[in-house]
Amino acid sequence: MKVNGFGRMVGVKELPLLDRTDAECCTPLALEPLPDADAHVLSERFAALGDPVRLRLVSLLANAEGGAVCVCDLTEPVGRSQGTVSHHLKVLSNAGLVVSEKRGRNMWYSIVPPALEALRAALVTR
Amino acid sequence: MKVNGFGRMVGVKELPLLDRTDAECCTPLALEPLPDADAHVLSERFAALGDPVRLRLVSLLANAEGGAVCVCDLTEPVGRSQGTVSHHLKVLSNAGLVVSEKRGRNMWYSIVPPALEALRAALVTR
DNA sequence: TTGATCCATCGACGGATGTCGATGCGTTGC
DNA sequence: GCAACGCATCGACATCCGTCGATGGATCAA
Repeated sequence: MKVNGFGRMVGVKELPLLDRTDAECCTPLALEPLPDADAHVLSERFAALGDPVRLRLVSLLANAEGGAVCVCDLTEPVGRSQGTVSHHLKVLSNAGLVVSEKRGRNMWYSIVPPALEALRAALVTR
Repeated sequence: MKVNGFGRMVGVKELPLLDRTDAECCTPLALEPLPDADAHVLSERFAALGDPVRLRLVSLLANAEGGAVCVCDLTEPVGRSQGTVSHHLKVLSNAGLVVSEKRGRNMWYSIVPPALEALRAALVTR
């Protein structure tokens, strides 16, 4: 098992779902018939990216200086209300694609590179 | 509000419509802030993969002998009615992820590897 | 303490989505 | 020609989803 340098899984094993965000999550679609369990995990993550607003949020986080952005700096770029942005961030978070950290009265969000890598791995074709 | 799946507004290089399904579709999410046009194209494709039944269909096609499968051989593996399977295949087709070909009275579906590669390229992290 | 800021959550609403059975059209085989 | 087959499409229905404005708790500044 290999984790690229950004993984935050050093010694953290209490969250089974978090382990599923790692690169070895699921077998590639084209390698063998997709097991039903994998189909649900993968589809939830792809669905999380299946909205233009959430894609822009991921892009903004991925391009952020320092790798993190607070919610207050995300509403204007995507042109949605604060409540809506918060909802989308929750969807991404539930899918394991982003994580959040509280700093003072702000919440800072950042992407989880291994989770995106896991999706890349699933899309490998023969 | 639905943007034609293959429309791109930027006009520096005039590319045939079919090129939109190729690997150069969109800039990686992590390379620069995602343009709005790309966000719609990409989100449509990710959304197409955001359903467990469609993911299984893609996997079945990707693993098929000869690279293609007729609809009649897809309904049983995914456990859905023929009408529902046809609907899902249409979603995948609209997203450019699969193509179909008529042989006799059957329709044979196969994946479009460059389309999956385009999604992989968009997910590259820095 | 008081007021302002940040953000998750709630309630509501309209539109999209997944599903089925039924229908209709083209193709095949008898 | 006629019946069987294969598939797209339709109508209907329940559920999900994206969006907003409002609310309230937590935190910070004055």
